[in-house]
Amino acid sequence: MEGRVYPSRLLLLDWYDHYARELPWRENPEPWPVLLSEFILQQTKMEVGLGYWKKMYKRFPTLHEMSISTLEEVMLLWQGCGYYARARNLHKLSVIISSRDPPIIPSDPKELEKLPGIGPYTSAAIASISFEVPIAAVDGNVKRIFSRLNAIEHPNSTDVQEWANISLDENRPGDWNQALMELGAIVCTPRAPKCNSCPVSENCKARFTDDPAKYPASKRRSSTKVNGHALVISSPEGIVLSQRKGSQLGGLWGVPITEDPNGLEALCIDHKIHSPEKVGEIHHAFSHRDFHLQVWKVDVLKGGIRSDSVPISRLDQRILDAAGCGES
DNA sequence: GTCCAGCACC
DNA sequence: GGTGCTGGAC
Repeated sequence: MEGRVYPSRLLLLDWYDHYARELPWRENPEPWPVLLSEFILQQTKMEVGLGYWKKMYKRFPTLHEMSISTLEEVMLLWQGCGYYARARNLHKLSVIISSRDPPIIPSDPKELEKLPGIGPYTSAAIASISFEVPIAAVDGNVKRIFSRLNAIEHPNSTDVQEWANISLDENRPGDWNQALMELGAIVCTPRAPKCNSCPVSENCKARFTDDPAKYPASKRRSSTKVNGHALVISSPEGIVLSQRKGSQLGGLWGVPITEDPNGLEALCIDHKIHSPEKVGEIHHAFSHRDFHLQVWKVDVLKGGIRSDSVPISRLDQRILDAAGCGES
């Protein structure tokens, strides 16, 4: 990595000591609260994730507490946070660890990586933050910072990993990893980097280009449009919900949906109702699918369940809101 | 309204 | 290499 630009350890750690956000698991980085935070923050920004961390940690102050809880309860606390495989893996992990003797979270990155939901990034993050293991944790922030410091639009992951390994401060590996990520989260942000308040902008190559934000080049994902219908069947007892199967929103509960624009009639026949009233439209984008759903509602005399008794996704929450049934 | 970021797993 | 979900930035 001859000729590459590295962030100054002195400057970045000093900045981190001064400006890092105060987070509950940072005061005393015990393995369980740190692991919990890493699972939540895998695909969720801090402002949102912190709320989830607080209620999860309150309910599950130890890994053991989660292991003796049900997946259903974990899902209920996780609802709305997205990427529900994380919750399933977290619960599974807690059961695996508590069955061990001794029932403790391993400090060895290789051992951590064998656990469900823990990949190279999360393994390195937990090992360095909780156990001071000198290993570089490479996430999207680190990749972006590397890309900008060196003005490389398409960094390959091998180079980023090597750069992170070399730059790692082995005396404070946990703080170093967090300092890089913190910088990426609050200064070297994806859209509008705040170069003027960046502690390591002195020798940043992107800073002196027309548009620092163009590093790294973003990749687009194509998405397919899906036009369909959602059916809210409401009775005094509750809403008709069923547990979704398959990978998409699997395990969560939701209202009947068809992805066929002409499928409303079949949906009604399936559920033995007729003459639903159109109450709204929902636009909801998943990673590669753009849902446009007409929301229909019909009142029946009995059946259904209370929507606050089972975990549901944002999509279904918004469908229920559109139908005026969303006060859960 | 539209774009975009994000890590593990298949 | 494609897929999972959401909220916030624009």
